[in-house]
Amino acid sequence: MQVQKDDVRNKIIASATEEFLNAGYQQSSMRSIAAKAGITVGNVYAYFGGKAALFESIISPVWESLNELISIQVDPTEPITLPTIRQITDRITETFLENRPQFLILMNKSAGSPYKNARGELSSLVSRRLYREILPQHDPLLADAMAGAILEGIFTVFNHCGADAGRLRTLIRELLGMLLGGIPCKAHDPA
Amino acid sequence: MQVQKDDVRNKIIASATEEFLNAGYQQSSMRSIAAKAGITVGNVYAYFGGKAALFESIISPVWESLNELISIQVDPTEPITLPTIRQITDRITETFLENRPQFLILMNKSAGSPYKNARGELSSLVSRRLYREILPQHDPLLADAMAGAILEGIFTVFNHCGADAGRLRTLIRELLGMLLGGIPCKAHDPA
Amino acid sequence: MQVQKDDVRNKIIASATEEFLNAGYQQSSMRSIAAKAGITVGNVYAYFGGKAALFESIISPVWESLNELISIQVDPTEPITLPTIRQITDRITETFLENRPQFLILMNKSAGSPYKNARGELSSLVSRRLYREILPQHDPLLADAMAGAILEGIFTVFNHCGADAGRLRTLIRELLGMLLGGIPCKAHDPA
Amino acid sequence: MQVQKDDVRNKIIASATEEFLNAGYQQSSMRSIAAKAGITVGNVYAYFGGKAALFESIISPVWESLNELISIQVDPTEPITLPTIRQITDRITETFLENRPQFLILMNKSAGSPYKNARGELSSLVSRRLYREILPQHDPLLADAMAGAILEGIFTVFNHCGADAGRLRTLIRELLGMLLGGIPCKAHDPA
DNA sequence: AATGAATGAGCATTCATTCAT
DNA sequence: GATGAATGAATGCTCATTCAT
Repeated sequence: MQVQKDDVRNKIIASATEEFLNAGYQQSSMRSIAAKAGITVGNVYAYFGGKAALFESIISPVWESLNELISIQVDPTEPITLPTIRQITDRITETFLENRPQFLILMNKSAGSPYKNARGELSSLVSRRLYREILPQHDPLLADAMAGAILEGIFTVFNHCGADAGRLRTLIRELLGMLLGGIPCKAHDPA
Repeated sequence: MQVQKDDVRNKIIASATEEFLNAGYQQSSMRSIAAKAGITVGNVYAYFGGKAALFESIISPVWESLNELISIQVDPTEPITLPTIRQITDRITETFLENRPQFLILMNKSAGSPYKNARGELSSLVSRRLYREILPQHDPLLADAMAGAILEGIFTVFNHCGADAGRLRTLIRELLGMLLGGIPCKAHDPA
Repeated sequence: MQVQKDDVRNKIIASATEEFLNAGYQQSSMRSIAAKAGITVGNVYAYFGGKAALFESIISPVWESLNELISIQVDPTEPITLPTIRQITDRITETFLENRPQFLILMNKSAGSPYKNARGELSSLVSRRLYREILPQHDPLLADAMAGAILEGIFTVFNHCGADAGRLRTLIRELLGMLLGGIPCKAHDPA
Repeated sequence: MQVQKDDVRNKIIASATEEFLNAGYQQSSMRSIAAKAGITVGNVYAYFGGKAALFESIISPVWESLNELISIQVDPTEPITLPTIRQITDRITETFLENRPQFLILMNKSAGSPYKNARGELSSLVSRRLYREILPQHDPLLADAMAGAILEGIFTVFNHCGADAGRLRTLIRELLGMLLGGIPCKAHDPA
């Protein structure tokens, strides 16, 4: 006993992150997280209050970071000099680069968890921005669809791009150029 | 007998479809599927081998239909007169219109089932096509990202657009115009 | 399988009643109830929704019966021709004779269950009656103490008196004669 | 060292007494006892062998005191000049006044502990005394019932009467006057 | 063909207790 | 003497699946 406390904590976090990323929140079991970490179930509960709390410990930094983005309220009377889509996606990209697996779990594997709506909220944000800045004359559902498309495109790069942050940023830039290039709108600067 | 049997079979299928669409594969329970169908659990197993087989029975027609799309191997020496992206998305749209709930289940609610990779495979198909026809000079991962974006955009429309097929087709057309509009490629016809 | 459903149900009820009576609600385990009944845990849940529901199934008849007693509201302006203490204890006695183990569980072994206050409520009823009819000039706490004493005395007889209902009724009568005999009150008829 | 040790010991005792009184033996947890005492779980085990031993440390003084009462064997040939019921209840009252929480724990919160039968044994003592002195011509079970009633009445006063020892003694006296007043026996002095 | 009782392995969680430090 | 990390068995409960009828 009496292994370094941080060591065990880190082993649990690592094991749980792996499990959540592979299987998703719902399908991950505390038993197998504990086993993979090389400790007993009870001990996981000594470090984290439970499955939800363990998930939150892993996910909350990313969530906080994204929440700042989501909670920025746009003043509807202001001109559209506020963060553009590209600024939002840049911020998302940086958040991902700082917490890769956590970000992917939050966006793709949080079904059944208290964070299950995270992706939807982020998508709503992008959709509202798109609608105000780019597509006001269109069906709002089109903005939703564009927002979903943009996020999915980005997340696909996130999922499959390796450790090379430069390549990743380039890909995201190219991707957005394509995705937003077809939007007939003066507000968009393809440069 | 045969008539009776089909009746029961259809009731199970209807009940399970509803359940899978609402709760997803993993969270659906055989008990409540049977209850909703008005028959007993054991009898569901008499008609379908189990949860996975029941899911397959519901999903396979859509899956087969999409598989035709997927299994078409593009001869690399042929000119690019093969189905273009727009043809693929049209086909996807028609498949959806013919089998709405099944399609949505397959694409959005199959986590944990044997079909969990269906969406990924469809995305791969679109990606390969995009790569050959439109983006050969780019990073293949960019094609993956574009494919993911296109599918997510389409599925968002599928998910939220009501019964009006005309509006749906219009939205999909507009969406693709935007998504593909930024692609610097002679193959794309933005009209 | 396919034993008589009622047979199994009865075996569970018998096993649970024995367990609750021996160990109390809190200390009884669904596992051991199932084992004692000769079936598996899961099957107990097929018959009863859970531990609390199983307990309720056993206890509710007695509880309903006592509740009628408890819920009778005394009109404060009426003369005290309403059920006297002796009428209440008679009713309690009859309820016990109809459901012996259930009654004892409800009164002595319900700690931790949804019925944990049953004895207290019954005691309150007796106390209020005592206060109105017999002891209005005394400290209300004295009425509480008398009520507790009377009930405990009765329950002691219930606990240790065998199957002879005649002896039991005689004992209760004698007991009440003693317990209420010292009360200096015209309302009491020791005959 | 010794001073320090007693300090810690006392803190544990105080914390555990509070916990046992609030939650009962079974529902009290070593973790929260240790936490409330401001020390670690392991250290509780250094001072007390375990939950049962800790409970015993708290309860044994009261228990010893009551045991003296219980262990006095009545010589059947002696005349009944031995402690009368009233003497016993006086002794019980004094024991309670000297160790209020411990007494209440022993009598009302010891379910599941090694002392779970304490109340029953005390009740037996009172019953035997009652039988010899007052009720020899009756059913012994009647003496048991009277003993239970007397104790419950007293304990109800103990539980709900505040810090005023005078009021408490008065209430107990009045209560016993009532409870024993109906006993047709020369040994009883209703004054 | 149909029933639904029964199984048994699984789940998240709790907690008295131990023991290396 | 003191720590608190670690254990492991227990708890209530769920559910896909089986099979005697």
